Amino acid sequence: MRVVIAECQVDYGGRLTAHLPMARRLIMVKADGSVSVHADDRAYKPLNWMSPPCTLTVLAADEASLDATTVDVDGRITQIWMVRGRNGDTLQISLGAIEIDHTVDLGADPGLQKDGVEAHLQALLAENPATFGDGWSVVQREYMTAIGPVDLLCRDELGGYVAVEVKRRGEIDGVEQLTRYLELMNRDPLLGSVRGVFAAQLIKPQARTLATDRGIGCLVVDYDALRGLDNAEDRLF
Amino acid sequence: MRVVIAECQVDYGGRLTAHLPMARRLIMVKADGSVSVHADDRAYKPLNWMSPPCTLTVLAADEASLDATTVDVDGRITQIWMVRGRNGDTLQISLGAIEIDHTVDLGADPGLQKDGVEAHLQALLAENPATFGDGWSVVQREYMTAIGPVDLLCRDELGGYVAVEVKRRGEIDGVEQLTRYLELMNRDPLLGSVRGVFAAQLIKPQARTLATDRGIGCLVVDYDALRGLDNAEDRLF
DNA sequence: ACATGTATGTCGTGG
DNA sequence: CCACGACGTACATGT
Repeated sequence: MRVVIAECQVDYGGRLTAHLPMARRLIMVKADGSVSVHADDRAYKPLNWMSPPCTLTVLAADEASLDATTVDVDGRITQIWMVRGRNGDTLQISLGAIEIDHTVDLGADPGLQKDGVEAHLQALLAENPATFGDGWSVVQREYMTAIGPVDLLCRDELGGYVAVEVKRRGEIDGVEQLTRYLELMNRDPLLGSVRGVFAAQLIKPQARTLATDRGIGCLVVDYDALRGLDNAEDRLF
Repeated sequence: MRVVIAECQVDYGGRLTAHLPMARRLIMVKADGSVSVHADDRAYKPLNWMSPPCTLTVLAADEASLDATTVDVDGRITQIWMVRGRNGDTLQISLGAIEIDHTVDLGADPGLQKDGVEAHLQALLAENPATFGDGWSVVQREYMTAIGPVDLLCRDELGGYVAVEVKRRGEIDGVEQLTRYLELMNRDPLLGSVRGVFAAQLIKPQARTLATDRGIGCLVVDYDALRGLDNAEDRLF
């Protein structure tokens, strides 16, 4: 990783065009090739960046064609970095005074362990189908359809198929998604009539309204309780 | 902005929980209060972060309760940073050997100028309704409905209302969105029957199919040509 | 390569 | 504060 703090002017051309006037900023060049330009705000987001794979070419200022568009304030340009992305995206960084230029090899990171994403919620529900109701069973996780995987395909206490969409936060998009699955699945004679259930840790009122309107059931899931249940089960064996 | 390169172990608790074993990383503390922990990959995304508003408290190692969970490899912990977010999110950074600790005041950034986002496409279409057809006019941009703003409300050559959804890239979501607006608007007696048009620089086949299925027109817009047209018009005056 | 779905998405805007 | 939509969304995954 290389960290540079320097005055710089940045011009991006790609899906959109963007321009940053000359100012002091932090530039991060990672081992993966990525380049990002940070100001002192915007939380973790850079002002401009280039994702890998990309190539960084450094030109001395006198090698580059310095025309009026390259310098927009008084100040000496010492280097021009030309970063080219895969789709012809370009990021041109014109460097002025450099305050820090430090390179350090961080090596590969041992990795990030996460717990609590949607996959875990889905797994917990798959292991505890009684959460939906007595006599429910899980037929398959990630049941594939032509337009994508249904999170859980279940059978209810009467043996009827139920497609379950799992979300951490239940919003309108999730209801639309489940609706598309249900439309498709209800055309499949092998499945017969398929109901829908929208399961989430939190269901927004508008999503609940839309779901109810379409005959889709809603289930608010308590992740911690479910995890506790799971741990309790583990302890029994 | 403060840039630290140091060995660190990180534990995040919030919407999910996450853990990073001890390793050398870059930690950025911005003037806005945000904290981010970067490895040498993942492009511009940090491994862990905290968005402002948040508070950073530094504890010397001996002040903190160092139990087995705080240290997972051999190595001295010199400082513990406790970052607390607004929703009770916590980011605990346990620092080992510190290689760099540099603070610099970057000041406010002069700002980022963008060109080519959806707003510009919408503005260009609003100024050139003939793009949709001869005799078309724009009634209003961002026409508000109960469920959100319709990008453009137009009248066609026969005076009929048309709701236009503008996207840079036309995908299935945009069609769903326009469909929701149309359902609502077609219940409004003041508007009468409202047609829909989906306008984008690129329309994905699946989105086109769904739109056509629902009687929604599709229009592929050439942004550069439209911008050229606009410039040409400017030149006439 | 394309389509689909997730994300600690983040970020602005309008009610 | 909530809801909704845009974002250079990025990113992983399955066809």
